[in-house]
Amino acid sequence: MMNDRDMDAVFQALAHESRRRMLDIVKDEPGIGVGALAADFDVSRIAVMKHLSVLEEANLIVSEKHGRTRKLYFNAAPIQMIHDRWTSDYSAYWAGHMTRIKYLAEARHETAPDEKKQGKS
Amino acid sequence: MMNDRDMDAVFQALAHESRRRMLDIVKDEPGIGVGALAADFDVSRIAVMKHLSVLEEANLIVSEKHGRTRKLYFNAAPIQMIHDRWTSDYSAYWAGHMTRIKYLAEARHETAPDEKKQGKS
DNA sequence: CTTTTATGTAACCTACTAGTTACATGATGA
DNA sequence: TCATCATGTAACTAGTAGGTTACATAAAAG
Repeated sequence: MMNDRDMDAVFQALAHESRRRMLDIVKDEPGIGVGALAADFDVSRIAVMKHLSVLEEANLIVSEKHGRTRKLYFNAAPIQMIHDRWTSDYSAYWAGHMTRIKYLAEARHETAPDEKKQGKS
Repeated sequence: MMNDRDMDAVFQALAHESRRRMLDIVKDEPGIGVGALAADFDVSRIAVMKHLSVLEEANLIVSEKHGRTRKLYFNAAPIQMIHDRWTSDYSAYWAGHMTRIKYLAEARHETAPDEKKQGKS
């Protein structure tokens, strides 16, 4: 239902703090216009519109023209999908393997936790 | 525990299909070396190393030198954190509001679902 | 010691991102 | 109609991402 290209777009969109903040604002004020949204940011209205394009590309925001204003709405579907994929594919499995690895992340030890494969090249 | 800058790094890292694939491979073959990993990709070993830098920057991969090889390990902690944040902050709230909005995403209607605020600027 | 192998660093190129200013369009209100 | 206001488009710039080739280092094997 969600291919890799779509996932790229969603992660890409979420990778910038300002865009996450836009999502929060649109979520809190559904139907907000472009200009009103832009007023909350330091950058120009055009910059905000470009961010909006990225978010619409990722389908995280949908909009509809209403007179001379464009109303913005948040769409949680893509996040739900990634959330679901993480829950099923990633988190469940990975969480089980975390304890074996996490000490490495916290303070790089010298002893390898596992010597398995490593051939192949 | 995870600030916005860290989140940027994780989303940025996950935004590219090749890096997600690297994560999958390292997850399946813990302790794999850089060269062995690079052999699974079309691009050069140096390109793969740069991707690895991004993943280590995001703390999604940790590594340790072992002789002349560097062993790579997957670290699920950042994903767990985002997963938790989504579960608590985002998904729970957003999921409740999805039904009101989703028809807009599926087939742009002409009627606004909500006329609320929209003032502010 | 010399050669090979695994990894790392440097310098460079191209494409894309994120921002800008200036101008265009199109609906509203007087 | 005409001025105004909200939004959209065009063209440009600076910086970063993602890729390359060439060279450097350091451990293992002979």
